[in-house]
Amino acid sequence: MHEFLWWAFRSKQMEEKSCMVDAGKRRDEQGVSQLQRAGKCLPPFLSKTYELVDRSGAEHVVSWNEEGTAFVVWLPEDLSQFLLPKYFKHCNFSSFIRQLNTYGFRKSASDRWEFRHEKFQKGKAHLLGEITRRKCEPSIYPSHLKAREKGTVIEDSHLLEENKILQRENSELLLQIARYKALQSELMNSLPQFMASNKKARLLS
Amino acid sequence: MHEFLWWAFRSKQMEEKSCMVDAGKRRDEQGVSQLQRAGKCLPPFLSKTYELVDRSGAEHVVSWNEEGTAFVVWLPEDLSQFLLPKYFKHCNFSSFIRQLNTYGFRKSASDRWEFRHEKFQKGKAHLLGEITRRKCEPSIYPSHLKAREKGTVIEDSHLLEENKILQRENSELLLQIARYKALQSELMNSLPQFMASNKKARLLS
DNA sequence: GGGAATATTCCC
DNA sequence: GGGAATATTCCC
Repeated sequence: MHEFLWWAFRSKQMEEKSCMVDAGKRRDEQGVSQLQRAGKCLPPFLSKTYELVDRSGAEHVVSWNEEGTAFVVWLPEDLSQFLLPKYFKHCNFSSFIRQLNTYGFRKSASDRWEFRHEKFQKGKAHLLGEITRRKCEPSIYPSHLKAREKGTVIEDSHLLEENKILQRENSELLLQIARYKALQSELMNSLPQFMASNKKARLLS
Repeated sequence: MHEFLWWAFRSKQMEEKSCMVDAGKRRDEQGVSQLQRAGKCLPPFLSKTYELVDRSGAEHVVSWNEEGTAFVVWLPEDLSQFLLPKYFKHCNFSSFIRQLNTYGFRKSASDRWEFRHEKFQKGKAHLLGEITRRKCEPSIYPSHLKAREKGTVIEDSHLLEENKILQRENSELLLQIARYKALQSELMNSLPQFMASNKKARLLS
């Protein structure tokens, strides 16, 4: 469905140079890209979402809340259909929410689509850089390992697979430890040096 | 740029119901989706790429090679601009190639854009299901595990034992890391304090 | 809400 | 070619 939309547009776009295209281009350049350029390497999702909320030109669809501490999607349908595709490669409200969650936004009201993130506030675009995307942390106990504990029989291949995963995790952990050790010894080495130079300074004074 | 295209189209699409749209929809339904429906849960990339090669209707842009054992992109520019966006959410030749590589396709000629995969051949769409997407394999494959796989049969109990050991090792390593982290932050916290007291000592002396 | 697979981009 | 980050989809 969405592929079709994208395709249909492209077909159309290629056989006619409409003025809409230029209008669109201008909008894009002074809109989304502006923040992007200013904000070093802000993830596109953040700059685009800020744009979307701050100047979609459709406050009846999405806007800041009264305090400017969160934003509210008043008309999810319209957001999906008209606004999302302006900024993203889809028109699904659920995909938008998935991204919000990935970046740590929370639904902050039960009776409306209000989303909040400490670093996402009206007039404070400079805070956006402090929003971090959640990584998929290496889980210590993968879900499929848990299953085994319930007592069912697992074949060799499964165990072998688990073994591999554990080995990988092990290597990764060892690497982390090595890094910590290096950092540690660096610190410990520089400390006496630092103290010595300090002592010297005192003696000289 | 691409976001803009997508957006511009959507804006346009919403204010006019062109017959192109319906044509596009029909094409999409009998094209891409057909294979998809037939082939259980074939990754979209494979069904779409097969479609693209097999019936893009632009053989001067992309087609099977003579034997039907590979496909050739004759006009990368045109593929990117006109065909890719029909099937995917982008118009980048490089993104297309990235996906081909992910699925194990190889460039099979040095003088033209010919790509090949054993299970991707003219008239053999039923083989597509055997193409697997490459996962990010662990680069370090423990040698002792390798040896055992090819060699003698090992019982569950062995693997289970090893698993337990690895799990224990893992926990131990995690604990070590936690200790390092604590020590680290302790050091980092006490450093400025230490400096301050040193300065004070100097002032008093 | 979020895990995980797939897709797209960016970069070496 | 492919690693890795981000985006989109699918599913629990």
